[in-house]
Amino acid sequence: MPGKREQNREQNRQALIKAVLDSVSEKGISETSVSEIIQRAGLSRGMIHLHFGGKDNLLAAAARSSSEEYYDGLEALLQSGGDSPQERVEMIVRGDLSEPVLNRRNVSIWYAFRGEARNRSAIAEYSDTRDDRLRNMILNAFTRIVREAGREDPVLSARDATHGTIALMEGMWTDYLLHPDRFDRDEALRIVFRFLAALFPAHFSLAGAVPPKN
Amino acid sequence: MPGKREQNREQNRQALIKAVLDSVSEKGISETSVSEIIQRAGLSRGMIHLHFGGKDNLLAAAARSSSEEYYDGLEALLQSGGDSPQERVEMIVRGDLSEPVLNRRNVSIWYAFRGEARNRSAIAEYSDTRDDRLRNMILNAFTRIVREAGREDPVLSARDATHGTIALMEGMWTDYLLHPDRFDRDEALRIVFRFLAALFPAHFSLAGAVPPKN
DNA sequence: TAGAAAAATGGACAATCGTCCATCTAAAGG
DNA sequence: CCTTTAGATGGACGATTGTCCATTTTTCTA
Repeated sequence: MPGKREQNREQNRQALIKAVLDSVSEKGISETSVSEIIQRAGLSRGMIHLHFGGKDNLLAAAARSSSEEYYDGLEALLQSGGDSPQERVEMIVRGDLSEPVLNRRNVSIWYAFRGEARNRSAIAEYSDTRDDRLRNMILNAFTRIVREAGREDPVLSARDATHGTIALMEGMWTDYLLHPDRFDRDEALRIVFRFLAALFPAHFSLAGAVPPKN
Repeated sequence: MPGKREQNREQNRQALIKAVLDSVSEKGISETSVSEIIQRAGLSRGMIHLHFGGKDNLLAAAARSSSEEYYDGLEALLQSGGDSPQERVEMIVRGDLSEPVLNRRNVSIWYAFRGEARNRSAIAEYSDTRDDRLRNMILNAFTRIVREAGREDPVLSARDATHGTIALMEGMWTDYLLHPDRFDRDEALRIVFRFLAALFPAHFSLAGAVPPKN
């Protein structure tokens, strides 16, 4: 077991990362200064240089942390889910649009980092990993769905279905970013599933995806 | 006609805005300083304060300018297009994903501003306008399409179709942002139209949207 | 063309930025 | 308990930030 030294060390590292994510979500990247970070973390000025070697590295670590949190949650969800490919797709979509994942804080953080990713290679790197993991999960499911559909000429290749589904979810995130107030989670879910139902009518039923209207 | 005074004045204002957009696309918002801007514009330091009253206002003006350019292009495209609603949707989609609109520079700028929009109200404002204009254009078209479909129980309401289509396009932009190298414009178009064809088979044919495969 | 007005200049300014290190504190090992 | 060593502190530092204005230059008007 780790001694108190190591324990404190890790605790402070995490406190710095959390402080960055809090600040980025509330004030944006441009206002996330060293002073802001250490004030939120309640630590001393030198800690950033000590633990991360500089502010940029800390930002990159925070971006990675946020990304990993997202994926760990999604994969945990998949563990508990059914085995059929349509169930897996459904769980991913539901998970991706669920409140613990898609919320103001996460959306703010995600888009703030993306906006700067182009120019901060350290941040940009994690982005690909994230993307590939999600893409593979969905691609595996759609590959089975397309195969089961068993037509000679499928409406859509598994690759295209994956690409489109991810784009659809990404677009919903953007919608949330731009209109957090009027965003309707059920509506977003309904739309994604209607699109999927139109593409694969045998696999995605509308009834399962849409709450009764009354 | 405007005198040389007014002419120079407007010319310098535009030079500043262009300098901001260039810098944002190349270096990101965080590196777009006053020094960087005036150096690119080849103007003196005081110009920003003189013409815009401060850096923040200039950034907001640049964001608005970029947004207006996007919409003007899209609406010009619509003027020249056919009258049928499916043609209008098709033109919007094609326009939104065309090289003059969806390119590295614009994507960089767009996402950079979005990442900071949450915390800069001046920038956030233009975002709603932009969105509403596009949404209404598409909604009008889908309303006619749904009506023409003439079923009692349409697969999708015009509102949902609009929401989904916009999300799909937004998602393609995100895809371009994250993978500018491997992004395939034709593939993106194909996917959007296959989704639309699945939803409204009578209105969107695959043949029209997909270049021959060989 | 002389005077008035507007536009443009570029440096001064305080404030803030991120980095780094001399110093102090506290846990670990003998 | 004493020594060692890693961790933590907070201020000093030069660089850079955005703002603002006294001054100069250019255009317009009378």
